[in-house]
Amino acid sequence: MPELPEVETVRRTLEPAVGRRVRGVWTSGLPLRLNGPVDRAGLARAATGAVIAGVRRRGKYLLIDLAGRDRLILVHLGMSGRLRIVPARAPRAPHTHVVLSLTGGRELRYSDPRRFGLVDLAPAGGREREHPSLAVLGRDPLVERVTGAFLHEAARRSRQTMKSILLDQGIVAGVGNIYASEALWLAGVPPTLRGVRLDRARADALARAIRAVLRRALERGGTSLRDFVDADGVAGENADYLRVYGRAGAPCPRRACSGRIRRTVIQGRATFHCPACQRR
DNA sequence: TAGAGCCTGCGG
DNA sequence: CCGCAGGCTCTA
Repeated sequence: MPELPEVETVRRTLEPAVGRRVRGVWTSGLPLRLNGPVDRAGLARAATGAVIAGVRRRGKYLLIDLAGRDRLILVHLGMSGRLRIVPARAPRAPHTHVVLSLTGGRELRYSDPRRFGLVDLAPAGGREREHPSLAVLGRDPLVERVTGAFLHEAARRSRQTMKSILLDQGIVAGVGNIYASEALWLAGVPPTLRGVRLDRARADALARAIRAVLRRALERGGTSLRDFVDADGVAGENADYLRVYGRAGAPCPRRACSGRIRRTVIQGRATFHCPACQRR
């Protein structure tokens, strides 16, 4: 479900949890795809009694810092994960797998029907990249500079298509299936173009497109195609502004382009582009 | 470097 | 009933 703009939207709406103390921890015991059953004892040891010092994001991962503790809580929402801050007495949603009860009568709850996500512990104190999931991440476009030169260099070393390169979290961290198609369309780059064939001018355009697409989506609170909501349960508005994703058969929204959006499959993922204006 | 696999839910 | 879903990992 969530890509960088959605995860960042969740991060921002988690801010009210900062400064609250963790009073207790509950877990469902069911395995999550990315790290198996949540380490309940470890989580309790790391978090119980600690004040939440901040919530950070790195690619599609959220990092919950705990004041004075040597571990932080790492969360990935997978396809269907949600983090919500709710009153402790609110009924628990189905598929809730982790609950942190907080001071002030609130709970921070992680629910995830498909269980493709992750809730884990990582070293704190600036050593979070020792966690294997964070160790392999590339540049986060909102944190570091994703420039044309950087993309050009990364693409040149790859034998993959540009669509796959954008989905590679080890290169650009945070772009997922929606924004990969959107950025390629905005830059006029065909999704099937091989990385080695991406010239520097198009790399510049693509770098700009990635930043623009992510920033605009974030301004609109993310894309809610079906069920994405932030930590307050509010859906994002960006679905209305998608230019190609999910719009197969529609006229290309580019000015003076008479093409129609096509749906193809690249590496098993739906891909949308305009054959008329995304050309080699 | 494709493809399968992991899960549940939804819409046609 | 079938296909599809915003992610990621492991396998041949």
